[in-house]
Amino acid sequence: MKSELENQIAEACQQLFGDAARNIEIDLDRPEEQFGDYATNVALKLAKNLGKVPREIAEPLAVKLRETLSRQISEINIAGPGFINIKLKDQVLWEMIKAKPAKSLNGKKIVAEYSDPNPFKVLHGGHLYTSLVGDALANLMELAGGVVNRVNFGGDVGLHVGKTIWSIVNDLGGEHPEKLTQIHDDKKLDWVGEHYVKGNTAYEQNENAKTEIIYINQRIYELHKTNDQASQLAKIYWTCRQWSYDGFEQLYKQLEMKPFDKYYPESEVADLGLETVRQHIGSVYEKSEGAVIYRGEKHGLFTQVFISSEELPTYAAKDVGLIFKKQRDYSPDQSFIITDHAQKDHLTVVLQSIKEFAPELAEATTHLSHGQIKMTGGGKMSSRSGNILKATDILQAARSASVSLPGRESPETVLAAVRYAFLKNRIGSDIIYDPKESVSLEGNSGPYLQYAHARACSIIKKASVVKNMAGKMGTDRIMEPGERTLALKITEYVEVIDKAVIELLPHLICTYLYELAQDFNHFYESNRVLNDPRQAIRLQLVSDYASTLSNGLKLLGIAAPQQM
RNA sequence: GCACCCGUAGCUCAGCUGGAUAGAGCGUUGGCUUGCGGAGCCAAAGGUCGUAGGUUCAAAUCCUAUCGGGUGUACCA
Repeated sequence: MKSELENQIAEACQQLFGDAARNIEIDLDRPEEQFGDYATNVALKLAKNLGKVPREIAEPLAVKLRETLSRQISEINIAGPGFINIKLKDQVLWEMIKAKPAKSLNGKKIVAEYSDPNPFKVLHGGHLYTSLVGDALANLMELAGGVVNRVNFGGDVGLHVGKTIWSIVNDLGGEHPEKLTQIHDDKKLDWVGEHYVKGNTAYEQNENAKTEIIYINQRIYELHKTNDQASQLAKIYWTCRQWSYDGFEQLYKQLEMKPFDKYYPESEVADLGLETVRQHIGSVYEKSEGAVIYRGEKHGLFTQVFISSEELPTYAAKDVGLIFKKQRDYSPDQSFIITDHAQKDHLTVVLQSIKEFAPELAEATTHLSHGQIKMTGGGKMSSRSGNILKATDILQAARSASVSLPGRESPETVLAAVRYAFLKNRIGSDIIYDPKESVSLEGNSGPYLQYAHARACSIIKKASVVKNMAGKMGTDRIMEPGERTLALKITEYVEVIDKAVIELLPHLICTYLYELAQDFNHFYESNRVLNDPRQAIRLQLVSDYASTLSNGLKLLGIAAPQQM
């Protein structure tokens, strides 16, 4: 409906003002309720081209629109400096409520890579954020008709693994995999994570340790090459690796994320990356000080090492391998990599280098970056120093906060609190995580939305129990002001979703759903539904509202229970 | 040093393809008569939109400079 109106307005402008209005874009937006349902500022925009006062343009335009849009529109006014405010007929609102979001990505093959935790390291708050944002973005693209493959990338080889394994071997008093059985199930992940921190400290402070770690790192690459499952070191490696992957799976399950279609361990893309980079030494990459590098300076970036002087691929070469591997596996129309903002420059360099020999692939790959999770009171998170906020800590904080409210500790509510807290901010800036506040169940929160849904469902349920309560709506279905406000807000849903898809901004949905729930709560206070003469219309609205809210929440990965 | 991101109420954030009195939540203060779930609703107080210029009929929004914070910047990911 919105774009239909926009087109009609554009046409009217051209008819009235000719070429001056040819390239003008019509933006209908949702003004404050006092002004109307939609508003446009075309008259203000055209004023300059036409050398007229905005109102001189708005007036004939309004007259024209009253004719051409007589079916849809009940009122058109000019207000303020020259805004044209439009009020729709109630029947049109009822039609709009039934509209579905656009299939703007219909049939497009899309790969979404996100979460990307590293085995042998802790899965921290940043990974949790990436996971939830990625899940929501993938849902959005799927809703718009995209064929989305969700993939997950992680470093199961590389120096960080060397550090962890080195420390583990030290702790076990040598390469004694049999001693791993002493580690309790609940402790495994933390134990491995702690060894990364210890290994890293040793690497930085102790030359001997550093040498040993570099050697272990090489042995681990070797172990992949020879498919060694049997040596003592291999047993330690594969066991701990599996612990990590099991831990990831368990967490994703808890988060109720849609399952990943594929995991790409670095070990599976390292060779492809190495090979690809080597093929373009001389033309794209170059040798320098024993390493293979790409000079990003020519594009205002920086030099990045792709292959180290130990002949091992760095994460840059692995990313090259990954990008090509995803291409081979899925040949997507569009490939998204969703990570922390800290990866931005690195990926820009990687993509810039690929652009030189595979421009289409580089063009089809988009990096979406988000901010970081920080604790209140500052303090930087670093998995190297061990000063980190683990994903499980956040979930645990959410759980304990909600347990303090009797009878409200359901997993659905806790998850809603966390997911919503992470998604409601615009992607891009950092999130300040306050365990207490972010998990609070009041105000602009996931549980507030769930509650606002459950209340509506409760009304619907009561109405369905008593058969004769349905009543009739009457054919005109004219709404009272309180009803109309809610109806109008419901019609905004498809517009918000469409915008969120185009701009890839899930928080727009959060903002909208919160406003929608507020409008419903407001409606609820002053409009009796059951046993009211207007029951039929109101019940219809409540039901449309509930399904709209539920659909929106599900997109965000938040359950919409009928009762809480 | 260079590059990128951020700076809106006490706190956490919307608003940023320029437009009508800058909006929420938390917190504070004061209300909500037996009614569909009070995890709710209403109201009040609280803002030189970091600062200074510029473009414009119109700037939180665009441009420039500047200050403050963050991230990245050759062999970690």
